[in-house]
Amino acid sequence: KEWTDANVTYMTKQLRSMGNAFSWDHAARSTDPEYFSWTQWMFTRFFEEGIAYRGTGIVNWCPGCNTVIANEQVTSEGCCERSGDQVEKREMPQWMLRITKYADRLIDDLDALPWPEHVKEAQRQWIGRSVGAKLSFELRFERHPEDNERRGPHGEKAAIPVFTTRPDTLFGATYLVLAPEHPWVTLATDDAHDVLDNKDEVRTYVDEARQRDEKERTDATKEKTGVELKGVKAVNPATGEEIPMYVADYVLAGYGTGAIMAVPAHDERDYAFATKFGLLIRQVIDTDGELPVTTAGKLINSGEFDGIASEEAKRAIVERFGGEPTSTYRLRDWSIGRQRYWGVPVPIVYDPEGNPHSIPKEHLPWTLPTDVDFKPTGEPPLAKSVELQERTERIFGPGWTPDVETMDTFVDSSWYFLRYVDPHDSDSFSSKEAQRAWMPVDLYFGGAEHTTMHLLYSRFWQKALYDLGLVTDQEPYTRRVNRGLVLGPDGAKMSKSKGNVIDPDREVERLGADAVKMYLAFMGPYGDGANYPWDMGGIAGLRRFLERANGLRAHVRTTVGDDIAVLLNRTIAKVTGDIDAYKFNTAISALMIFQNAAEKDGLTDDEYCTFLRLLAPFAPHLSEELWHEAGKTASVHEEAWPTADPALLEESTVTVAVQVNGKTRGTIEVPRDADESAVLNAALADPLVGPKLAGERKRVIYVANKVLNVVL
RNA sequence: GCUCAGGUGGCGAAAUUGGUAGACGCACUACCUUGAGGUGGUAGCGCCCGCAAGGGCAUGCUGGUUCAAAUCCAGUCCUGAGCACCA
Repeated sequence: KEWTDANVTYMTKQLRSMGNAFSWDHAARSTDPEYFSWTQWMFTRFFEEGIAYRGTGIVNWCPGCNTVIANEQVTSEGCCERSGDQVEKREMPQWMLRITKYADRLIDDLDALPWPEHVKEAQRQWIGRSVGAKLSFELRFERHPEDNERRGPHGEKAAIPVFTTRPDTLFGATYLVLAPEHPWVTLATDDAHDVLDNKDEVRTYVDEARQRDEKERTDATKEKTGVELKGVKAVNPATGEEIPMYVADYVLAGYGTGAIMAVPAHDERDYAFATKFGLLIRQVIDTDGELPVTTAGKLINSGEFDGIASEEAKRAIVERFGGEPTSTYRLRDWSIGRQRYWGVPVPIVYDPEGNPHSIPKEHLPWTLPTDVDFKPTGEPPLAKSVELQERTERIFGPGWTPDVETMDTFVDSSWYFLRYVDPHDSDSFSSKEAQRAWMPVDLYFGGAEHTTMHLLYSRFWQKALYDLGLVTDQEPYTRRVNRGLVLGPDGAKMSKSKGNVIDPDREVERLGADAVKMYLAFMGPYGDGANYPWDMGGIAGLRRFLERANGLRAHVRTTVGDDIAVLLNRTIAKVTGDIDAYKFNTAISALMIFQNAAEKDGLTDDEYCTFLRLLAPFAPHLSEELWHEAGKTASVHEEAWPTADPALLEESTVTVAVQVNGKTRGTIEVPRDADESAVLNAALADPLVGPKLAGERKRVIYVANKVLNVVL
């Protein structure tokens, strides 16, 4: 905490030195007990609602961090997003948040958000919704035919449910594949059951598959492997055929039902598998192309459904054969338990029978004990705390034990914006009045790396709170802009090892905060992951601009021409519009254009002061100083923003391009809003372009005040 | 492989209800100034031909629509990002 506080203090100082106008009294720190007691309280509410639960499953274990991490924190190479170590799969109990329950809303609510399309698309893909159906395949046992008619507790026959997005290809399903971890495989290979002819072979395959690491297993390019489950068949509900069953690791246990109906004619993976194992390939979608064909089409070899198009056939076949329309998701529940010391303790205690109970509000914050070694070893450090154990028994009674995990730090950051709007409330984490006044966040800047982590988590968190009636909005952020990085002068990402790190403090000291701030605004359009190298010359140019601004007062006159007034008004309009659109680079360029003209033609004292007001947001320090030198007493930053005079926005003459057959041949000056014939006459009379218009004019197009195109 | 974003001078970039491509800044060149070496002034600066006037070419590439295309359409290549045996 001391370390964190020192960093916060340092960064606060840096931000202040840049002249940024933040509301510092609205700050919140997730490490403050006052803050994290609310994090814990929300967790207990989620626990009571079943959103937070202790589940057992396959989790990602990072050997470098010695802790479990969430799916989102694993990179596409299967490495830890923090340490870069290869992640291992382990099966262990974990605290989870039921984010999958919100999958549909997290996707569907994106449509209405004015976010960049690529950010929304990345979230959609991460959630990975597939719309399809569940279909059931009954089993036939060759060793024990009497089992074929045996029914389960609900009168159902033994069957394997599969998920498919292509129920229209059901007639082409010529075998079934189960994942190695599929519960039925586990059942069929245990000692108590005798349904397989090749139990040992299947066991060996399953064991090998489990041992293979994730990366190797999910390599789509490797050759398919698998083993037939001999002695058992599945029945295709459409054809009534008995079809073979396989166990193969190209089917994933964690997706859909962990089992698939294989349609080799219309799925590349099934095709590869069927070819290797010599299985029946039956085409059921009409096509001229070579198999496998995965596109939709008209059905063939499908009995009564022949000739029907895929989309319609999907509905009809699902209905006819007792399927259940359903969606599955790539998204997994969010695993939040961490075997670390640093973090917010999970606010759960266990009674002597081992049942979890949430810690009541009056005992929050549930703080970290101080009597443990916090180096991560793999065992949760809190498990060794005598202090924590004693505290638990003192409050809840003998035999009670504390939960010993801490929460993922992404939990802390999932609701901080709600505290910003009401940082000192002690009755709630954020009052409804404050939320109604401030939420949702109008504009959220952040890094692209948060697209499938923080941004997804905090949207889920907001929706979960919304369902509990605790927040006013379903979405936390209105607009989103992904910021880019400032790169080193060599164009590479700044890093100490490359020696290309620019220290902002030193640049501020060398050239001034205003120059640094303006350079950052001027280097390019802000957002959408645009990265810019730090250009030493570039920032010098901004310094130059500011020095000239410093000397601009010398050009103040009592009488000046009209042109500068028009230019000033256009500048006001341009800067105002650009600020609204976050196009700071072109706003600054407009200021430069005005300054260049003012130095040349002079300007009035009024115009000078208006310019200072326009400059104020970009160069807060210099503009304030010049404002006072100009004899003003109040702060320039409290002045009203200038408004453009519409009467002075447009010059009395305009430059019109003269084109012949669409090619620009010159320009002429004409009065604004002159009519077409006047402009044409002016063009014909012009000594430079006039001769080029000689000949029969087939057509003349005049775009008011812009272009005169003559077709010869 | 799928999805998304993007390709404009030596560089960062402007410009889209289709209407003078390259504003503004950096770098560069020349001259001036100056006690000169990352912070003065003036001018030039997309490419090609030309002393110039002028002309030709030009917004990744190829076609198309149009009086007119960086902008719209089709195809294609390249770069970046995300996902990837997800049924």
